[in-house]
Amino acid sequence: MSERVRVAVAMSGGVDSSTAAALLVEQGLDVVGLTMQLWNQRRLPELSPPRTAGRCCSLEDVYDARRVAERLGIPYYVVNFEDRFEQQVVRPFIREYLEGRTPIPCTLCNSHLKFDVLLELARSLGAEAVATGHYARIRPDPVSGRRLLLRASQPSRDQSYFLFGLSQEQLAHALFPLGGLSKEEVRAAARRLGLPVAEKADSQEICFVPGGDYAAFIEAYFREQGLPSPAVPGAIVSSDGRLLGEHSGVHRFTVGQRRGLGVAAGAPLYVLATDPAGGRVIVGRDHELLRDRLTADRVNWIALEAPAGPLRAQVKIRHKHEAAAATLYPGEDPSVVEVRFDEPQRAVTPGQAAVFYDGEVVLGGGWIR
RNA sequence: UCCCCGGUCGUCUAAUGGUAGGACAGCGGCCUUUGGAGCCGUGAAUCGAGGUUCGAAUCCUUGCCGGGGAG
Repeated sequence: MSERVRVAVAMSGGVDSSTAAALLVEQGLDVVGLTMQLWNQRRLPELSPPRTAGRCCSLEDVYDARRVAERLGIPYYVVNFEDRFEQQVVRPFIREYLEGRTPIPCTLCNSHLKFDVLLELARSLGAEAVATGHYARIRPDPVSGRRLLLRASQPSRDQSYFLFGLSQEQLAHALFPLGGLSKEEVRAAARRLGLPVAEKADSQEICFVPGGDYAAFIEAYFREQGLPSPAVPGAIVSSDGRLLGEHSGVHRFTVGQRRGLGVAAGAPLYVLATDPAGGRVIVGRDHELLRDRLTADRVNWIALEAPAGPLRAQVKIRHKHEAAAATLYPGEDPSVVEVRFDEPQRAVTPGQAAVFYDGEVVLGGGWIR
């Protein structure tokens, strides 16, 4: 038997995870490539635009991942997690929208697939960890003995926001080989290592929603399941209750959204909230989106145990939000935290994550209530 | 029936005799491993018919439409 450390790499077929695998091979690790089959693209065929290939789950991407594995000379397997993905990611995603919230499928996928069942499978193959192409870093803290999650060294690529839900156990078995690199360095490494995907375009949007039209996806899913359409028309009202127009389904809107309202009011209008029970979308001016506090629940602490008292931090309320100075007030329930910002923030959105930082270090995070 | 007032991009609104402009909405693109946002670009109008004038959204006549008033 080999003495080498064995790791599994979650390979999506994109540049990042392919390069992560290649770098680990170069470092002399015993690498196994794994691709998760998450969604059958032949379902909901009415959604598939002929132009764009699907993302993480398309045959083309699996083919690319396999070519990379061949190039690297590593064992490679495709594992079918479609059922798990549908239960843990797709259905919650849809439910959230219908409840007037805005989900983050990537985070659910990280917590419930990549660093859960995939990690389990990897360990059963003798791997010590699952590596991914995420731009984030993990570092042990000699003082607390905890595994710290840190931002990527290139701030513009940082994906730590999507990883706030990982437990100590999960972090102990995760590896992010790209965390210290820039995108340019990753591309350069991919070229240097002769990876066939070196020039492949970055993936984007929700991986299981071809074309990015998530509302159409939800509607098609309902049709497939034989359920009544969620595209129920309703009123667009101002914050003071005036009727401004009509919309074709609350699930098409999210807090802070401007486009798609179809209401001309002289100044841009933004969604302030959705009211699924009343079928209403409430809209208002830009300044009406400002909030100076939020409540986060199901909080996961990473850098520390749940604190007993208030804590200063910078808080990110969406992936590309610049973390804003705030004070965290832990509730009686340790999984609930009230965040009070020094300055009001725009479009605090239920269902998104509030991730707490101390500089580069992710303290923890929760779900915006 | 009569008398006022008013009709300009999809919407709101400028131009009161001299290139029909803006905002919002729409559409397209960029950005982006969530949804939004943002940025860039873009099509789009003088209610109709006559007349005055070198020239009309603008002045005159008339029709149509909308609002208000008048036994």
